[in-house]
Amino acid sequence: MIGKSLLTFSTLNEGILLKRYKRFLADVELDTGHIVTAHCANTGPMTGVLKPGGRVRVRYAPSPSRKLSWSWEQAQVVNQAGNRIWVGVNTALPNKIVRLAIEAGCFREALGEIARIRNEVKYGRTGNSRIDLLLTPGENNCDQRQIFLEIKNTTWTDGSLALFPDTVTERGQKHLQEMIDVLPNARALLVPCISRNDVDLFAPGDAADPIYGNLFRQALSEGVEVMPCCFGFFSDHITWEGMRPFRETQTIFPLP
DNA sequence: TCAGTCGGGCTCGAGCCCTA
DNA sequence: TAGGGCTCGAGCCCGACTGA
Repeated sequence: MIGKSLLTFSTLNEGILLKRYKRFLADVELDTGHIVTAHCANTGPMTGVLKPGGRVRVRYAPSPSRKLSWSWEQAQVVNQAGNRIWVGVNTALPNKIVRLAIEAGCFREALGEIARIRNEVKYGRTGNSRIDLLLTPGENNCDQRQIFLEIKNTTWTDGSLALFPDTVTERGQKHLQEMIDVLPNARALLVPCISRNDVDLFAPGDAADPIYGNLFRQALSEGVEVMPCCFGFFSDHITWEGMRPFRETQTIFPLP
């Protein structure tokens, strides 16, 4: 199963990132010499990934409904081991590839048989939040509770340790609280989608958002399950690289 | 000067409306 | 009643702008 291709697409175009601005826009000089403006779906700080002068991959997808014909999909980084690897930066992809991984059976051992998967189902105290995936167990699944699955795109690393979040995220805090709220009538599953294949471990990004870190540990103690999963990014496909263990804090020392 | 507010581009599922 | 088309809204959060 490791290395299985989950999603294939037309080969992406490569180039050099010139600058990112207005949060959603990035200027890229393609290898052909043309300079294009690409949409950047990732509105976060993209810590460790956003490097002008670095190599990036963009997708050409012209459409009457789009203002920009190009989308920024991947960025190349040099990790602490000195290896060049590609990182997925499109925040719209994790939901799609995690769903594909479930459908491909990558979560069967952890979740059992799944009969139905629904995207973006409203839930929460106000009914205004949406869970990324709502899973309905199959008839043969020994746990018949529905599974509320929240996906978090993770690109920030410290060595071989993947971290989320990389900035203060009130939405992320709210999501954790709402996942706690669905317990114990349903299962709550947090899936950090690690969009690079060079990490061994996941931890909450206490340095970036200590409140999130504390909520993460509270969620664990309340029964929220965490299953970090790792994906490999290539110029024309994305692969399943397996699940990763996690630890409860970013540092190995107790936080103040 | 600081704190608070809101706009910005794009995607995609839900829900509504219309037509056959 | 079913299916297709359309609209709406959440999500992502930084940075410019506004008001105190």
